Amino acid sequence: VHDIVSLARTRRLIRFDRRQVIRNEGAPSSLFNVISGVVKLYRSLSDGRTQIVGFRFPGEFFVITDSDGHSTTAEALTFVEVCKFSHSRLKRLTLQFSQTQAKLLDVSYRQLATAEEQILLLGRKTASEKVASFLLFYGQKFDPERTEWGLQLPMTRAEIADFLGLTTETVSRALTALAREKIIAVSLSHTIRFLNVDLLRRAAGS
Amino acid sequence: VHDIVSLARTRRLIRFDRRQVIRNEGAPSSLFNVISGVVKLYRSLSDGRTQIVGFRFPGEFFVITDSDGHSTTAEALTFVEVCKFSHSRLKRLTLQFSQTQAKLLDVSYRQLATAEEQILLLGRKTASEKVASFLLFYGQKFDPERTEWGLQLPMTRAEIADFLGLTTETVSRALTALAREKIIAVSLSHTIRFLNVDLLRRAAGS
DNA sequence: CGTGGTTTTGAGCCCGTTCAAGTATCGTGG
DNA sequence: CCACGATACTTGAACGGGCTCAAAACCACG
Repeated sequence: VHDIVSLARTRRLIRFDRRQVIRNEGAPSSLFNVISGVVKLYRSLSDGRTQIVGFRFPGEFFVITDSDGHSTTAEALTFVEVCKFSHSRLKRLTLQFSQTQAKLLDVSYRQLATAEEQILLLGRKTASEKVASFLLFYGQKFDPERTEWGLQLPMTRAEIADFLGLTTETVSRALTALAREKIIAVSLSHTIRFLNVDLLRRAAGS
Repeated sequence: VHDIVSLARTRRLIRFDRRQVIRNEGAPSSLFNVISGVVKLYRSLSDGRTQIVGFRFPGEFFVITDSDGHSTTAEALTFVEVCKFSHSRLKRLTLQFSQTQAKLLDVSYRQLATAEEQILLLGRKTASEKVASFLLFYGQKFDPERTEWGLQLPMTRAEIADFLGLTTETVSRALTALAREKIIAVSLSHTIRFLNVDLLRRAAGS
């Protein structure tokens, strides 16, 4: 997808502050490419229960369909820059660059695979396995060397809980348990360092 | 996707009996189209815990990648006929029929949306809401008129449980509870009739 | 009619939630 | 730069939904 990414860089960026909802004004559905920052995608039940269905990191894609009948909402987790491709513009692009569509298909299959991994996690893992899996998943998004130094979590405990199908309290307890076992170290609540990746993998069940 | 479906019909079908695993001999990854029967897709943890990540009904597609490092397995739920498109053949097809790729992309976005709905269900719904949601989901796959008569579930209670992240006992209890409230009627364990769709929707939380 | 697998039902337990209080952290204005 | 309030995080105690274990009922095959 390098061609579409490089194209995205040349286009005008849309910026969002933390907690701003990324809406899809007008167009029936649009494809977004994250340039910088982190986006959370979530769905909710009518009584307010919320489930985060995925995060999107720089370089990744997400689709927003504007049918506001209980579909997915996108919200900026940090300050975010995205590039928007409306359905019509995307159509024009794919006619120009024949490779693009194949690459988008590939991206979407990979997203399907991570969604399936999330389904396995939610359906069959225990609370501590979920938290350990989340840390590994998040750590994987960055260079392995930065992992040694400690990585910054841009999301709150409540958001981690909404991602893992738990409560904030349970997430907090699981993290302190991992810290007590010297598997991770937590500083200032949002900086986490992996002390023993093998044990963390063990704890994740995988 | 009608062009590829109609093409599939003209090709040689591969048949599987119930409980047979649909493997991907040789090719690195293949696209399958279900012609008849129902397929279950599942992932497992090393200790045997299993989660069904989706069902595929006639006309629907699924991808199998042959990297046997904890990826998705496909298994026939009933007698099944599928048509297989290897990666190479698919490439040739998309060059011939330019529309095909766009349609596959559309299919995959829809699958992503149902995967997200499943994530919401697993993360945030109660056991009875899960079971009610499952019945509605399954009923939707067939003509509304057949729903009135009673629909046949091709899967066991254990498989429903593995789909909903529950145990067989809990699924059984939720079904008898729904039957006690006259929302559904169960005959011979596998035939289910909807007596009150509105109440069933209410019970699903949605 | 017996046998094996599936489903139902019951009783007790445990993991994760709920409710509640206390502590840390951050942003803001004095 | 510090004091303050608001938000986020942690910790504890008790509850309960769904699990586990166990047994009975049901059904599909020979």
